[in-house]
Amino acid sequence: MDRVDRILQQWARERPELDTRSMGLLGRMKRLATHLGREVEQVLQSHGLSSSSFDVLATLRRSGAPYRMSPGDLLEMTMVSSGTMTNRIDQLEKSGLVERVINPHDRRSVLIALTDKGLGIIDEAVFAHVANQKRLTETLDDDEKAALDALLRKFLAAFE
Amino acid sequence: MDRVDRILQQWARERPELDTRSMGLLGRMKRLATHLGREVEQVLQSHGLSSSSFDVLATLRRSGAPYRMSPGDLLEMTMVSSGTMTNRIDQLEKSGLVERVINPHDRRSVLIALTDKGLGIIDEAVFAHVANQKRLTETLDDDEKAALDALLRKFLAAFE
DNA sequence: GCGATGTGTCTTGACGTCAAGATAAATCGG
DNA sequence: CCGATTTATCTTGACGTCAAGACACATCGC
Repeated sequence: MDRVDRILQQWARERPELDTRSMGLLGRMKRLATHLGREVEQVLQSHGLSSSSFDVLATLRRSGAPYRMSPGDLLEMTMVSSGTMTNRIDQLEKSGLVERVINPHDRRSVLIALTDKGLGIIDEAVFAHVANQKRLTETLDDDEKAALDALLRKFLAAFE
Repeated sequence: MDRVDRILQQWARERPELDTRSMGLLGRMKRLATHLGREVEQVLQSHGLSSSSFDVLATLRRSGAPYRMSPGDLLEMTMVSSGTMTNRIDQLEKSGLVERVINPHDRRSVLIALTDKGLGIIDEAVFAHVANQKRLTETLDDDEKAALDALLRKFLAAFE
């Protein structure tokens, strides 16, 4: 009997004709995602990053040397709008973690390049981040993690 | 091989020592929550609501007649800060869906009351909302939904 | 070549959110 | 009773986000 169960119970009393069978599942997913996001944010904050800026730096880092991508490619990886991406890049550029360099092959566009400072910070932050992710999933044993991952994979496939 | 798998693959190439076993699970959860949130938002928008305002109205509605709660109680149900709740109430009050009435038992506080208009809107919106939730979970069969719900319940219990 | 169309990026304006602190009223201790 | 403390709500300021559109350059068709 968790908080979500109590919500379903209230609906059953007030609007008994509602088919709330999916509501519990989606409600738990939303609450869990909120909790997890806040936990993740806290660890990144101790490295001077938000999960927004972390996403951009991590995307550049894992693309491999020379750690350069166009804003458009970054956009595609991160599920945000173009305006949001401009904001994120502006902020990272001000902090000296990335820089805009001209794209020799297409003068309409720029390339976002990780600086040495940015590379150092993301390499430290991602190490702490994966340790934190491991901690956050500790309540599930290996079989449960595998089962959950498989279900989420199937569910997610419906949207991407 | 979905988008999350590709991310893990990149990390394995660039930073093979990283233990990314939890990263896939949490990444899928985050992406899924984002997709689901956007889908939910679209349906609510067609009733003139955001998921923020829907949350408040739904919380009042399922509390039962006379559909009144203090801002503090609403806060507790919705995982947001007090400033956010004030904003939401302000906006709903401007739209005439709730009103602030004095609390006869505690003059420090107010009660947020659903108006007739608010009651009508939330009753329609929640009906469309549950139908939408049902649609969004259609890719999973009943057993899968039950298994996923059980795993999410256990996972969520670690945080609330 | 060159005008029309397409593409990549940035700007603008409106929201939603949080943290921290301000304000007002109830309650507690003596 | 009355000052001190606690509690409930709201205010402020800073961010992050999106949708829609502006702008600059590339490319296509003639």
